[in-house]
Amino acid sequence: MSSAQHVVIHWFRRDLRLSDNPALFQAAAAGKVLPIYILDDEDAAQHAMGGASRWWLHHSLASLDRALGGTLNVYRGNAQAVLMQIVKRHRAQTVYWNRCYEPWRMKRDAHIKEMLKQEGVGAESFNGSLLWEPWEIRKDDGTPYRVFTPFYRRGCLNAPPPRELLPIPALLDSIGDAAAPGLESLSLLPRIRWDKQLEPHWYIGEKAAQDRLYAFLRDGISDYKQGRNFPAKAHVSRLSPYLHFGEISPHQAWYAARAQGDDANIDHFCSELGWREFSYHLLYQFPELPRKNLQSKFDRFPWRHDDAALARWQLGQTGYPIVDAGMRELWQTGYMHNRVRMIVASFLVKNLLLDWRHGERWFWDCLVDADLANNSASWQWVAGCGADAAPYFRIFNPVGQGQKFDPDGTYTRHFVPELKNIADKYLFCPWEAPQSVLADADVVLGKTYPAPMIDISSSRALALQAFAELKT
DNA sequence: TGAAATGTTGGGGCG
DNA sequence: ACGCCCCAACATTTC
Repeated sequence: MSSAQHVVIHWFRRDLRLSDNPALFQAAAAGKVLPIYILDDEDAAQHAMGGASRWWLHHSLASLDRALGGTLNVYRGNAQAVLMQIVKRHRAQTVYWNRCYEPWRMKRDAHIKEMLKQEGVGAESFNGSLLWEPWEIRKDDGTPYRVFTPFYRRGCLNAPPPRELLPIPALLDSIGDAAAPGLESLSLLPRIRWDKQLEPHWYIGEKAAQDRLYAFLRDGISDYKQGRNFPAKAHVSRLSPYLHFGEISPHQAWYAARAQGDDANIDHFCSELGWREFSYHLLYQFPELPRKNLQSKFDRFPWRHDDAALARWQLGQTGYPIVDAGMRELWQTGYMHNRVRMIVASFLVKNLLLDWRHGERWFWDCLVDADLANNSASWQWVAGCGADAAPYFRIFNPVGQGQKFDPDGTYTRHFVPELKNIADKYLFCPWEAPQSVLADADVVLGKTYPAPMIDISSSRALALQAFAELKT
């Protein structure tokens, strides 16, 4: 029997692409490929996918199915049970997949591999989504890095370079499974179609990811280092959702950027891919990162409990224009510019004194790029309880940040149109504007736009006091 | 990948 | 002309 007649399975997970896909590449060389996707996150306990992620996944799977000529087979349920049924039904010889790194998935995948072997079925796993495996990068003494710069410079950049890119398999003989229930059965789209507002902002799938990368390399990277701080400018890559779902690999982004030459902007972009590696490294080394303070002294931090305040933050009604702009960008588009993520996060944790987990949870539900490693590592970073965290005393001033990084107010006015006619001078602090200025701009504080929900300087002082008490 | 408080310096107004 | 003070502008430290 020739190998081309064997049925093998490629289990798509967070590698929703055909190019540079190590497991798919090997599967295609081994026989007829039954490509499958299993909606398995019912097993994820607290981190089942959020609404925005589910919406993205729906369209990403539809796109992948088209690329596979309609042969993508989609299931839902307990991954192990579903997989074993498929294996038996098709007498599959081997199952191929690219590794995932959520703690619950790693544990489960090890179990599945064991089970397949017991049944006499091959199981082959590959690295499809990280430049370096999280267990590869260690300090000389064998312990994990906890600071980004040495992790990246000494750890990553001195390790063997990321593997070379792989092409789309030349001969991909993919087959369907008549018993697969299909994409609609996953019910990934919400009943109330709030997702319609996300649609105009995104173009989803492998082709879209490639286009986004090359548009960024053409138009955005030249001034990346500075420009990435300005939310009104197109100097960030916006690759995060594509990277999360594996519509593009970090290897593709890394080598495409490196191929453009060698300057500070390109280095900086690569180091941002390095932050993604660092997050995965932390999640691997500290599996409780998503819910537990990495620095346990934060366990006794006196977080406030205030549902009304949390709701105002979530809905972009804090009365601080740059914060509200960011929160509304998130709600309307499923995305938020990185600079603004830091501003709104600092505001939640250090001015409202609300637990970072509330922010983590909201971002998890709303972001199309919601990623367990990046989201939890970044929230812990902002809160000051993480690895290589922002020091507790680093508190962003939302007025100054707005003036500095959105100087002409383009971004803020777009998402907070009720302030669009107010002069730049008062855009980020409308409560300081003379009554005549407010009247001319048709602004009535507390009516057309909220009055500031807290005082920035006294809340800052309160936070400093609370954080200082942790040290004792 | 901060901001505010505090310290230092030097130009210019003014008695 | 000189010393004194004020206060930007910048630097340092503190949170």
